[in-house]
Amino acid sequence: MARTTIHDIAKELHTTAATVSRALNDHPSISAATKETVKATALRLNYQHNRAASSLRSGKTYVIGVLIPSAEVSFFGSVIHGIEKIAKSQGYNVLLFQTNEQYEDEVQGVQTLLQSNVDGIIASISKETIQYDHFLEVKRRDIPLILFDRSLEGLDVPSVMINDYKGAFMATEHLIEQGFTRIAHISGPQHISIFHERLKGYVDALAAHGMKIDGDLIMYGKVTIDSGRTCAEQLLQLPSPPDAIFAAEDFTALGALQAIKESKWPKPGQIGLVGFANEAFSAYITPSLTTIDQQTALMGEEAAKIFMDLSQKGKKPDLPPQKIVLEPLLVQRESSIKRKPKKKSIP
Amino acid sequence: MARTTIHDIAKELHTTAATVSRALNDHPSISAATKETVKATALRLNYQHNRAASSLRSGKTYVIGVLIPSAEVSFFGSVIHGIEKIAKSQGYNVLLFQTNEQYEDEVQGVQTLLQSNVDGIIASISKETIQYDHFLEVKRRDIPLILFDRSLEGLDVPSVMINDYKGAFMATEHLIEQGFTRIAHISGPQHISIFHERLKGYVDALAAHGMKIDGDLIMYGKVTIDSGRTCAEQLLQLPSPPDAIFAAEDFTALGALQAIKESKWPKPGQIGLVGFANEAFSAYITPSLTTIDQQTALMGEEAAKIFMDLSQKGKKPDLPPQKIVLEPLLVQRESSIKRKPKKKSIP
DNA sequence: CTGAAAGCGCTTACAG
DNA sequence: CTGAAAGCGCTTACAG
Repeated sequence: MARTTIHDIAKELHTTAATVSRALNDHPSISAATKETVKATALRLNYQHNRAASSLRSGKTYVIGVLIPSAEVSFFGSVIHGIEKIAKSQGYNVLLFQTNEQYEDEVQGVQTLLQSNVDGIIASISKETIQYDHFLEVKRRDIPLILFDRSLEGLDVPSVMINDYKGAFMATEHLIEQGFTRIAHISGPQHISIFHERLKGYVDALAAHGMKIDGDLIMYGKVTIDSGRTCAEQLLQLPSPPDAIFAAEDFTALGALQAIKESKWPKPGQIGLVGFANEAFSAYITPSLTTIDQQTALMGEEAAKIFMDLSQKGKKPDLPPQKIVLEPLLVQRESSIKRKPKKKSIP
Repeated sequence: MARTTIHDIAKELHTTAATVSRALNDHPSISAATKETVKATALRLNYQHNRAASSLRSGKTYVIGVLIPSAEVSFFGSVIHGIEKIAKSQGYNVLLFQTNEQYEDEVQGVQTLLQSNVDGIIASISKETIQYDHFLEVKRRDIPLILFDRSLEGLDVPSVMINDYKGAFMATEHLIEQGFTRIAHISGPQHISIFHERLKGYVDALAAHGMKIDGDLIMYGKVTIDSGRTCAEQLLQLPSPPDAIFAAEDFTALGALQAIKESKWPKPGQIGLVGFANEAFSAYITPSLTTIDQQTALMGEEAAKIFMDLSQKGKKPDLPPQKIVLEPLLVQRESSIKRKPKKKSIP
């Protein structure tokens, strides 16, 4: 019933716990023969390494704390997936803490993870968070801290972001290449940097292709289905309406699609539409939505890899924190296909 | 730099670590005055409780191991959300391990969680798993094990499931109440119990309403979009086609919807459609899909609550393991609306 | 290549 | 109500 310890193994082999410990950890100064018998005996006695004891002594827990707003949001589920995958491959485990997008919970989360002696923390800050005092204790303890997707001004730590500017540029350019000539953009609140970046990408793509920027074609929405619908309705009622819409985000695009479907003109297929995020529904709506994929699982993997780097190097000469910027991916579907105008019988 | 320990606090207050430990843990035999000064000093010295040390001594880690196929699947993300929420409220944390639906990984996961001395394990077994030897060690160590969604024949442990039979019954009854009279069912592989249960619910609902069961109207699909499409195509080509379809799962329903849209008759809206699972896309397709919600977050919460019960009671007189069966929820949307036939001008 | 010994930071019966 | 002491199961400098 009682758990087997290294002492039990030592007793069995008439040796000491020190030797058993070294053998199990493949310490270089232990003979191959000893290692073999020790490991065989460990297996026979159904020995399980006790991590609590090990980490109390060594100071390492092989646990990465992951602090996210909510595991229920598919974006974060995907990132966790990537983190855990890499972590596991290096002998680490993932301890999860959800902040529910609340500052108070985030503060408590950092505390909890520190009490658990995590070897590092990978976090995406809550929407409420505007100051970072709670993260300073993490830095003070020299525990690697890596942020993903959402960063915090002033907190100088490694991070993994997606290139929003480029994603928007690609989305817009794709519509241009499809042959659309009046491309509108439904953006989001400009104080949120990702939406500002996406707007810039849109503007620059138009400019790069010698197209005029028309203020009438740029709407500022609220990142919801309803807002996307309202913005699109207004766009369609312009004296000179757009022939394509790039929405800053998939739910906005979905709303825009609803507006298009409800309008007399254009019909879906006569107006190009691109979203951003590659949400779970994007592939299945009608028409399926062309969008920008954010490589969410890869984001987690990269964050975990930065952690591995940091914890292996230990205290390297203070390099500036690594900032990884992931390439967005254009996912081409039906909503951005430009229908060739039917040949009119012109003599 | 070095972390504050209870010894530091003790030295500061000219008392002992034992007293400090007791004070911090609100031990009943410590005076209120002592508790107060100890806690104040702990705060002042920025003391952080060291869980590794605590659990090495006490045997409790306040960690629940969660073993799931993949955090990337939204169903599991939701369940984790529910588990972590309850866990946190009781001072527990969640250690995550993904099995990637593979037996080998699941075995390794159980090992890892045991090495981490988790106080309990909440798991959904991988699709590959057909035997449960790896879980026996968990039982042998008297660590609470709770399964959710997917159970394993013969492993007699507490579990949280959803009432698939009832969900299917509700879905079918809903179509009947809408006025549909020839209701087809696209099921899944019958060796998977959830699909078998859903088929039974369908059959019994028809019977309960005095409707005939027509073998032609029951298809056995493969739980994919394509399979749903193919099955629906065949149903629509019957000499006497159905006027409604209950699909055993949302992706199947989505495929069926595609088939309906591509057929000349019926148009969407002329044929009722209900799915099962309330996937992320279900609300956003056209028409929006009526479906059965599985209360995923609640499933996690209930599993966590069972754990709390088990770990508080300790070794109660051996009651049979608790089996919770959650009520499915009908989510009524557009796809099941029965259009009133337009009044023909009959003299 | 192996052993003896100390100690990581707590908790907890035992005494008083 | 508080203290002295042992010990949870490991790891690791130090010695040989």
